[in-house]
Parts: sequence; C-alpha cells; structure tokens
Amino acid sequence: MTHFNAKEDIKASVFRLTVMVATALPFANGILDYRIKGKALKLGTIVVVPLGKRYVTGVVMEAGAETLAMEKLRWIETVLDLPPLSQQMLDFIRWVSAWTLSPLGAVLKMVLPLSLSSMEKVEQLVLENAKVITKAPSSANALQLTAEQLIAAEKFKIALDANKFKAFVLDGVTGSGKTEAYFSAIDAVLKEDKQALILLPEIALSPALKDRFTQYFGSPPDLWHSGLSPAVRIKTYRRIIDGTAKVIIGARSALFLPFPALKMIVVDEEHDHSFKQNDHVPYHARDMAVMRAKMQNIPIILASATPSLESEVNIDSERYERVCLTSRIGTAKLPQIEIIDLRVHTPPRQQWLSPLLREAMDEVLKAGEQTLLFLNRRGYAPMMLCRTCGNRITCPNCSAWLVLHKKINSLRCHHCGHKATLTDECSQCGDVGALVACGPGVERVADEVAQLFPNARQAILSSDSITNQKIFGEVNEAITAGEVDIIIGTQMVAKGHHFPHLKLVGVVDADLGLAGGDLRAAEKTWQLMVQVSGRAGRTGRLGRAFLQTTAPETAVFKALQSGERAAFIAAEKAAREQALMPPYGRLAIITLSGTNEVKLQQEIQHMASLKPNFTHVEILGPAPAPISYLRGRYRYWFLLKAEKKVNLQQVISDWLAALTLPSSIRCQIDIDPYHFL
DNA sequence: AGCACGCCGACT
DNA sequence: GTCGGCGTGCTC
Repeated sequence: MTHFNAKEDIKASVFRLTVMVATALPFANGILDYRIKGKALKLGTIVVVPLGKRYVTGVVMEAGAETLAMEKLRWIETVLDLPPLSQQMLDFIRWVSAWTLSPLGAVLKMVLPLSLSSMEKVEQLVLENAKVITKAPSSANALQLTAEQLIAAEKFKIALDANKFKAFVLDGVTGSGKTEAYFSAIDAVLKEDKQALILLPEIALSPALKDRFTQYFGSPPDLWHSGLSPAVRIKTYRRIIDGTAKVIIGARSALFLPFPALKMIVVDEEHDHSFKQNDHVPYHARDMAVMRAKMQNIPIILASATPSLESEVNIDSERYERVCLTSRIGTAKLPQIEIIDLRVHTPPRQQWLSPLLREAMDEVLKAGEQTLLFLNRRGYAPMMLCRTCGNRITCPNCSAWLVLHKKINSLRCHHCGHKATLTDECSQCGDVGALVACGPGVERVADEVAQLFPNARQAILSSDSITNQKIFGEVNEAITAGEVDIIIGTQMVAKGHHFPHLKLVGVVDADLGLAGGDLRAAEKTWQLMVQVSGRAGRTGRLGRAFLQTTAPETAVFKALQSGERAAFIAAEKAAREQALMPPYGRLAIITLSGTNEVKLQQEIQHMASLKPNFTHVEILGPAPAPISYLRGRYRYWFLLKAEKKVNLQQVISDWLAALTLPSSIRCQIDIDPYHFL
C-alpha cells in the first residue's frame, strides 16, 4: 500500500457526527458537531462528549448544516453501550422543545436524567434477574370487575389491539373503581410483554398504588420519582431502557423516560395542576403524555373524578372519548356536602371553626369516628402584623409575607425558603410585644382543636410534618388503625388517600383558592372540594362534608351543595368561551427577571417597543409580575392571549429573535400557564 | 446551564 | 497580603 493510499484511508475513516447534548444550552439549541474515528454511529446512539471543560451525555442525530470545519471539531469521548433512542423518541424531544420553546438539550436532559457517572453505571449494570421480574399475572388474583368496569376495560383493550392513538377520559367518582378498570387494560399490555406507564400527580400516592398493583398482579411495578436513591434510580433506569420494567408508576418526570416498548399511558387524577411543571422546561405532563401517545400510536387513559375543563372540551370536540363509572363500589356512598355561611355561623374571635362544624365534630368524636379538617395552608399563621405601626413582616428576597411556624419557632418564606427567628420587637417601629399572628394555618387549627377537644388524638399532615414516605406510612397506619380522631391536613390529604374510618370532612377555608386572579380558580376549587369531600364515608356509613365560606352564593358552592356538576361545567365553559380564555383561547407568559431593577426596566422597555402587533393576539403588559420580587430577582411579565388558531410559539420566537438580552436578565416563557406568579 | 476568568471588599 | 463576591464570556 502506498503512502498516499494510507493517508486517504485515515481521512476516510473520520466521521462527522451531529450530537444533541443533554444540557440546557441556549446556544446552538444544544446541537453540536463532533468527530469520531472508525465508524459512523446509528441515529439515537447515546454518547459522552466533551463540552468546554466538562463532559456531558448526548444523542446522535441527523446531520445538520456544517458550521465548523472537521479539524475544528472535538472527538466523541465514549459511545455508551445502551440501546439507542428511537426515532419516535427523538421526534418527541423535538416536539416538546418546539412547543415549550425550550432548548433541545433541556428536554433531552429529562430523557437522560442521570449524572454522567450514573449513566456510565447504567451502561455497566448487568441485570442478573432480568427474566424473573414482572411475569405475566397469574388474572388467581382475577380482577373482580363490575359491568361498568368491564365495558370500560373492553374499550381500552380494543384500542390497544388497534395499535392506534386513542385518548379516553375515565370519568368516575371517588371509589368507583377507576384503578381496576385501567389495571384490566394493563393486564392486556403485560400479556403482550409490552410496557405501560402510570403517571400520578404526587409521589406520596405511589406506595398505595404499588401495593394494589402487587396485590392484583403478583409482582411489584417499578417506581420513578425524584425521591429515589441514586442506586435505585440507576437500576430502574436500566430496567426501563432495557424494556425489563413492564409497568412504571411515576411522577410527571417519568413521561420522558426512554421506554422501548411503551404500549399504554395512564394519567391518574388528570385534572391535577401538579402535572404542570413550572421550572426548567415548563410543560404539562398530561398534555405532553397525550402527544407522546399520539406519536407512538398507543392509547392513553386520563382518569379523574373531576375531569379538567380542557378534557371536557376535548370530549365535546370528539378528540377524546369519555368512559363513565357512575357508582361507588360496595356499600360506600358519596358524602353529603353542606355549605356553612361564616357570616352567619361565625367562629369566636381568633378561632376558625364555626359552631356548626364544632357540633358535628363533637358528634363524630362521641361515635368514635374520624374527622378530617382541611386547610391548604402550612404553618401557624400566614402573616405577622405589628399592631403599633401596621408593618407586616416580609421576606427580604421576595415580595411575600413570612409565615409563622410555631412548632419550629421560626418565620419562613414559602417561596424561597428564607428563615428568620421570631422576635418580640418590630423591625420597623421597634415596639416590643406588638406583633400578632394573623389568619390560620394547620398548626393553629390544631391548637384550636386541642383546646376544644382536649381528649381527642390528632395528627397534622403537611409537608412540614410529613417529610418522607416512611413518616407518612407510620402516620397513615395510625390513622387506618383508628388511633387518630382528628386529622388536620393541607393539600396532601386531599389526594387519593383512603381513610377507612373517616366520617366527617371540614374545609376550614373553602374561599382560599378563589382569591387572586387565576382563571381556573372556580374549577380548581370545585375539583378540590369534590376530592376532599370524597375522603369521607368511603367504607359503609354515609359521610358528611362541611365547607366553610364567606360567599355561599358563589356558583361553585351552589353547585357543590346541589351536586349539579353538569350545570357548573356548562356555566364555566360558557364563561371561558366568552372571555376567549383556555381551553377556548391560548395563553402564554413571558417573564423577565434580574437583580438590577433599573437595568431590567430598560430591557423590558426595549422589549415592549418591539411588541408585535397582530389582530388575533393580545399582548398585555409589561407589568410587574404578581410576585414582583422573587428569590432576590425583580420580575416583570407580558401576558399573551390569542385565539386558538394562532401559533403563539411563532409569535414569541419572532419577537425574541429581534432582541438580544444581556445574560444578567433571565427570560422565562410559559406556554399554557397554570400558575400565575 | 456550567464553568472559567476578572476585578473590588473583609478577613486568617 | 489572600478568599470570595457575582458580572461577562464561551462552549462543536
């Protein structure tokens, strides 16, 4: 072989590879070129590449425009020995990136959510018992389905067999057996040796569902959420990417895992707003799940006792199909909801439980049954006020009040976590002993309960007291064993938990969610009230629910009392349609933040001067965001409101392309916002 | 986003 | 005199 030919050979054996890096690079959208010796790599191959001074994981994608000469490219560091991402997965990543206007790399990071060293461990991990896990169920534990459940399950199975996308809304009251209905469909998935994903709004719900699953199927599902230990995460990830894990119960982040054989998705409690992630890539897991199902040609089941208005409208337009479960299983009955007018039945000063609710609690207590008091507010009191000068204690980093936490004798900011010690002296006027706690939190309600019913055994369930699964398990066990008389809880108690002895639910402040300008406030309140009321009387005896409000004439409370769900939904839809609000119109929020308020205002003004002008898009602002100072940053926002046909993403990206923001200013885009902060 | 470099304040 | 604050710049 001549010298000339050898040189040619070397030249020919170097390949250019376009790699999507798994890090939120705003630059180049996260797509960079590298070179490799010897062989080109298959699309979707997972690699490790150098990036600046560090190494990151990435995925090989189709070649784009060549921006750099071959000699300038750095070399691929390692090719990981893992199954490559599928074309569908790459398409899904691209779609989510385009929809949320987030860098591709930020989305890929959710698909490859492990650190580099963890990914290498995943690569090396050999599954010794891969064959043993999740066998097809032995149906010994046959699911006992009612006629309604059978009809639902049959519909799901037909969709599965068709290998086509199909979205179902599994609409059924608490305790109607939605879980068994979709378990039956999962059974069919298992028989084909394929994968199914169940998304839950909260990880706290996963152990209970895991137990039920194991009871029916004889082997446990895999769990995926942020609370997993690194070792379990690595193992589970390997099982998922291998296709060994068949059924995965997970929080919203599980949606982005690279399942090679996904055949069905279930989104349980689909109306729940925790499916909307707000930081990093702002996405709604339910909506993204529907898109993933569509791209993979598989069915998806959205289960809820109170389907979201978004889903209701999709049923109207026949994009989704409603499947109903109308009756509670066994002897359980839906509780009777009673509205307490706090203006008439006023609690004593500095107390929060009305005489009517107290009487009911007393009765239940005497009968040896349980009460749940629901108040969606952590701590003792939401605000500290100086009686002398009127000063309210605020967070130094946020425009928010500090919340009094008496148990830990501290003031806390619920936005940034700032801690301050409680003193007698007002920082504003210096007066001593004039600071008073205003309003109730669960701790304060617990104090009141202790005073009213000194012999009752109580338990507080809030994220402050229930810090991990283990503690939750212990408290839950005590409740189930009847060792607790009165449960006082936040949001945490509203979702899915089954308290067999619960007879009475008291909502301390049903108006809480209605304050503020949230367009979904009424819907959200309705869903929460139905859900929390549904905790009562799930076994046997009829339960009761008391909702305390200062505005009983509000439509949502009237609907709750009369049980006229359809009328409420219709009225809510009409109002949204009239105002061109979601789901009939589209919203987006652009928030700019910075530590230097003057500089931020300059940039905001510049951006405002470039505001696009379209007939079907309304751009409100700039205005200070509702929380105008958060974690040490000033915040201004634009609210975009458009007709449904408008490509809002295009409008926003064109607008932002016309300006260059300095790196000290952070720009956050939220498409289809659910939280208005 | 990370991670560097670079130039001004309070400490061993 | 250094440690460290975060402003600015770069990453195939």
